[in-house]
Amino acid sequence: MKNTAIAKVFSDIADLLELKEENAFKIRAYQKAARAIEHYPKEIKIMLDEGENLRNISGVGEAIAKKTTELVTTGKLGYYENLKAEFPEGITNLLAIPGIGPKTANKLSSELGVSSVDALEQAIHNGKVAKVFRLGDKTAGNILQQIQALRRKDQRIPIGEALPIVDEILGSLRSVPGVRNLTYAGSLRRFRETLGDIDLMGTADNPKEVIDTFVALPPIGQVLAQGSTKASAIASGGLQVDLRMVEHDSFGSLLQYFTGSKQHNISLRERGHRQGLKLSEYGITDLATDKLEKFAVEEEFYHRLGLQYIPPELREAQGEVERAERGTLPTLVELSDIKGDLHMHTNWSDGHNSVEEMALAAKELGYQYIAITDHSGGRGIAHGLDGERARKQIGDIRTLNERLHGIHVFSGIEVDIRADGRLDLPHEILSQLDIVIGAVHSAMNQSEEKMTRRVLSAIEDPDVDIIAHPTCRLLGEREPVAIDLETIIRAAVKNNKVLEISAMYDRLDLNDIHAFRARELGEKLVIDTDAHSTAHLSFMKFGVGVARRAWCEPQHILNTLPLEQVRSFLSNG
DNA sequence: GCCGTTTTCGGCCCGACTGTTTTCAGTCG
Repeated sequence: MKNTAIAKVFSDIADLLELKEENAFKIRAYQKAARAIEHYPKEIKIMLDEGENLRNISGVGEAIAKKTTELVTTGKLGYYENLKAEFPEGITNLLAIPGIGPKTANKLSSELGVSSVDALEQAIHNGKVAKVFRLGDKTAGNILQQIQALRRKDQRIPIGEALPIVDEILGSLRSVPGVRNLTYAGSLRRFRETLGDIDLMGTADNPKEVIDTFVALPPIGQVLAQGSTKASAIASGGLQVDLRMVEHDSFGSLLQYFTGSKQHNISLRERGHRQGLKLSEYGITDLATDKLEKFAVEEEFYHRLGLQYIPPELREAQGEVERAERGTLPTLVELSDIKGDLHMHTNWSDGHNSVEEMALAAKELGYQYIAITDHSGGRGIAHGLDGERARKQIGDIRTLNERLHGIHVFSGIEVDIRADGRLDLPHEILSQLDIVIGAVHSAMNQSEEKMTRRVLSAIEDPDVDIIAHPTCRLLGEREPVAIDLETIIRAAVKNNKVLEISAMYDRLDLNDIHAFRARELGEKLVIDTDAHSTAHLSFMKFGVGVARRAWCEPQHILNTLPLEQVRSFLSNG
């Protein structure tokens, strides 16, 4: 049983306890444990196999550790089954409707016998909901709207689709006279892989002018609300964007507050509380004197608490507050540390540009090297290279390198790992290439055992240097394949092979949690774009975001090394 | 149910909004 599945059970338990109107802190404890388990880099199953104490996970105590063990070893949890039996099936679905909490859900269930979203919709139409005590016409109407919104609600939007829209909006707003400090907050600032909505914040001499400009921008469609300091609107792609203009002297604490995560802020406040400080979006209040201290700059907010500045990507309540307290936060890898891109395609296979165009575009980005890694022949559809064309390309690239200055092109291939684990090209070809990336592109519904064995055989092949997009997931389109990543990572470490973080924004594979675990186990990672055109080279920032969320420093990332060191790594590998 | 620079017991983040009711409960972020 995977951590995500375990987390789901505890989150369900929290919902059921809410309906039961149990002690609110007990509910929070289950929610907190669910979150901690969901984001924990090591699989619980492996912790149990290795005899590790589950209480090492912050938020997991004696009771939840015991329940987790029962759940993982037997596949079932008695406590959960009993709890579920106390309520009509489906009632927790009501809690998913914004505006409906446990009190309302219970009332609807006990007074109207409503326990499903469909039945609730029916009851609203019949006018029954509006007659329930402390509900009313307006509440009923709001619930109906939320149900309809939920039905047509798009999934969360990949960061790579949202960021260009946000950049366009911010660019336009920065040209309004008197604007200062305009930026994005929320999960976008933390560089999460998908976003529910966008929070923009800023200060300006004339906030209203900024708001008025905002709602009239081309990417903005429907305006949901507009005041003198705040506006909500729907931008292209169905993305909800909130803009909030605030007082200049509180910008730092407000940015901190709206960047989140919620759980990070709670950790900070709990800690502040122990120091006799009350934290809010307006600043820090000393409880002894009741005096509010405001913060124009976010860094100073953290320093006032006796903490190192915590980069947004780390603000997920994963121990970053404790590390900041001790002054031992990692020095995260930055986009400017990246010296090259080792995975891209050209018009030799399914890319749009020539080798030279890719090289010149990379040089423009300040890179020292790239690797051309077109597909191997097995992918008929991608016009992959057979042995003969691969040899021809090696020769062409050698000639090109003699002409190019300031950028080196490695010859490579993205070779298919076939269903049986064999590679798509023979050793005599692969051994002539500077770099060989192994990747799965077919037979993705294999069993976990088969898939793991398949990728392991590629890792153990001396010709292979890198394994690309190890879970094959496509955000919003394809679920990750079944594969035992712990085994894969350990084998990669042992064989001195590199695992890739694909910066292509619909992949981001390895994801942040997997990359975190890989780094912990001492695995070397590489961040590549898998570019199919020169424009895609700019996606590197999304991969860097994943690496930062995985607490990676430059030394964990192969392509932060200068050319000569990468060359020697590849020739030894 | 969790956790410890005041604590193995007694706390547990903070503020705002909305709709309802007539002083505030419920929900959200």
